[in-house]
Amino acid sequence: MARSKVSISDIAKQLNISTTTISFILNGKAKEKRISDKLVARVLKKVKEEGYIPNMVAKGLRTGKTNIIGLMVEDISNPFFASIAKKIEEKAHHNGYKIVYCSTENDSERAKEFLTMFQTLGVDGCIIAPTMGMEEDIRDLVEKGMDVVLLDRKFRNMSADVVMVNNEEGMYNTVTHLVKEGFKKIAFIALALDKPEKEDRIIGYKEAMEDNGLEAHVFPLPFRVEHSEYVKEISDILNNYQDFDAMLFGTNYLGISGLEAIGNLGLRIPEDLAVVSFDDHDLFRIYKPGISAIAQPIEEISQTAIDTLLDRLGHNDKQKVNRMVSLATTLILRGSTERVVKDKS
Amino acid sequence: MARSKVSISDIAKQLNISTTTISFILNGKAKEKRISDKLVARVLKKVKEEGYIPNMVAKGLRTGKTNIIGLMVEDISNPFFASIAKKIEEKAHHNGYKIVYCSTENDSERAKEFLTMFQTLGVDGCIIAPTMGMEEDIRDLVEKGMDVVLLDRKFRNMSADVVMVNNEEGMYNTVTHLVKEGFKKIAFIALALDKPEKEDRIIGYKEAMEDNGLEAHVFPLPFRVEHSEYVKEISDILNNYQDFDAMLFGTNYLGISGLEAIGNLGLRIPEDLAVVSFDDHDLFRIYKPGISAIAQPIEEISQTAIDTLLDRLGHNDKQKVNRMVSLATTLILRGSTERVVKDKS
DNA sequence: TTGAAAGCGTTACCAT
DNA sequence: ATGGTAACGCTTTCAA
Repeated sequence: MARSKVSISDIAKQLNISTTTISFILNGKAKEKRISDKLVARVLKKVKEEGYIPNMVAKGLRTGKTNIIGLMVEDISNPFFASIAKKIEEKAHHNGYKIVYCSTENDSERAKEFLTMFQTLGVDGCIIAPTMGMEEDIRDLVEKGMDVVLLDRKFRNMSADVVMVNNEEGMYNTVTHLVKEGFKKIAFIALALDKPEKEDRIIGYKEAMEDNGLEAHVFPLPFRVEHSEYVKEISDILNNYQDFDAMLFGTNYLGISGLEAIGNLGLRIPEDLAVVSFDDHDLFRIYKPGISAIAQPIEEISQTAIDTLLDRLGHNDKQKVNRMVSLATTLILRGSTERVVKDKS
Repeated sequence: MARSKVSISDIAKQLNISTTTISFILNGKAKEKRISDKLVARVLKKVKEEGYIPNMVAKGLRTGKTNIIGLMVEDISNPFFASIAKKIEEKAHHNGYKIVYCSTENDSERAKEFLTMFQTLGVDGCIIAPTMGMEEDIRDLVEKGMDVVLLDRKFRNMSADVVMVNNEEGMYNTVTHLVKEGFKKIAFIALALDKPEKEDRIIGYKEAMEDNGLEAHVFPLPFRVEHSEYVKEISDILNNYQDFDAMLFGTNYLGISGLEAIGNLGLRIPEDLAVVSFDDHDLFRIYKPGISAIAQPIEEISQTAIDTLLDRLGHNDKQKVNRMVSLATTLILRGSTERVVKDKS
């Protein structure tokens, strides 16, 4: 580490005063401790001259606060999480906090390692988009007193705040819209990390199909590292069941892989197949035709998550009841879901 | 901070041995210090039982190493940087390092703040994609002994390692290719943070145009926060100079804004206008037609940057001469640059 | 083969 | 209004 040569005691020596006084001044307690303005000025001047920079590590050891927040998401390179990360970092920085991040890759072993890392690093709190199999570990963490904000997944009886998106409703409304438009054979390519019957997006889809008297066609895909594998699987699905008139994708990367598969097969959107994807993406806006998307409110998710955490970190009010915020999705309609009456010829 | 209740001295007390011994054992010095296997086993067992987790803050204070690396990029939510961040984090984690990141937004004031943050946090080293106006501050940092790896921009006489991409050559080759294909009126929409005559991509473009006896048309745009502003500016350019047959974009987000502008104006790619963008992107691969791109080797950039830094952090060999790695770009040809002979009718 | 104690830079309690 | 000093949890030198 490039240790700044000058410490608080160097300044103290040079000015012939105590480190205590300097610490008070540097921490804005000069008034409270009734330190003379003259001395304050003298200290501040010296501090600037010497280019003194406080050592957060020492401070952290003494105070038990590192001003670091841990952020754990599925994949920091996914635009959805990257945008959230950026917003959270901005807000955190504005409040004097730094962010250390990690990508779980939906691997619970990795995730556990990171949880340990957060503890040994001494983060003040963390924001976690949990993967399957993390419930117990997160519970332990919370019981140790760590402030945790959960993204997108809640656990029963855990005293952590939660920021959710109403996935079920978002999906339900989307299917309803498609049905109104006249689509009937609607497939759902879903990312299923959990059991399908526990995945909200799948539940919403099935419910809507059922309520409309239609048959549900869910294709739950497990997590894949290589996107080319998704392309292949989706191509297979399209080849084996050629009579779908609409296809839903459960995440932005499934949607992207889907577009690639559809393009490769030479299918026209929306004439041959209507398309909607969860999570909006630059690509969906600019693609021709535009791809309708179920957009998550990234701004609000980030804002709520970091606000909730900072709030808790600020007032160490452990009594306060946990928040559980559920945000609505927005169905953005674009060309990919416009009903085109097929010419039967 | 959720402080883990159990410290090294708790274990020591319970086992009736000294903290020294435990420290040795935990740091793999048991053999070296010839501590009995029996004791080692006893300690390890206890440590596991008690769920002891070392406190990196205390460790950091004592050793002067935090095992934290600072990562500073223009915008962590840009897929280009997000991918780099992910790769770097992976590799760092594998070597016991954590990453704290920040987005400069091309704002040198923000950037300076972050540099200070890195110091007060005590990061062991950092990877920086510098913005204009940071040269002096980075130089100070390096002189204080911080290990710094620069991404994509070098400074004269600075003892920092540099990982560059050969922007000039990438651009030159692209223009050359377009000319060979028969394009003549080639415009370049460039992001110009520095003076245009110092931007490698602009230099490469101009040189190639000149070498082919063509007139250069550079439109240097300053950094904008809102992408809609780019769309507007690019639309204006397209409206005012309607005889371009090809358009180059200096970054992926300029390219995306460009596609939006082109789409809005109803121009056909590549019939009315060929398009190439710097930085590949999912969108460019999947768009119809595919958009040719000058791809930066993200994998190699990340790998080289983190390897270089870890190397330096490992062997504190300050004597070692600085590395300056320059990586080649790849021109990925897609439909957007296929020459279509226009029907004059 | 193991332990005592100093010290990393800061804060905060208790003095004065 | 200001200062002395213990303490935070760990590593490391020196001693035994």
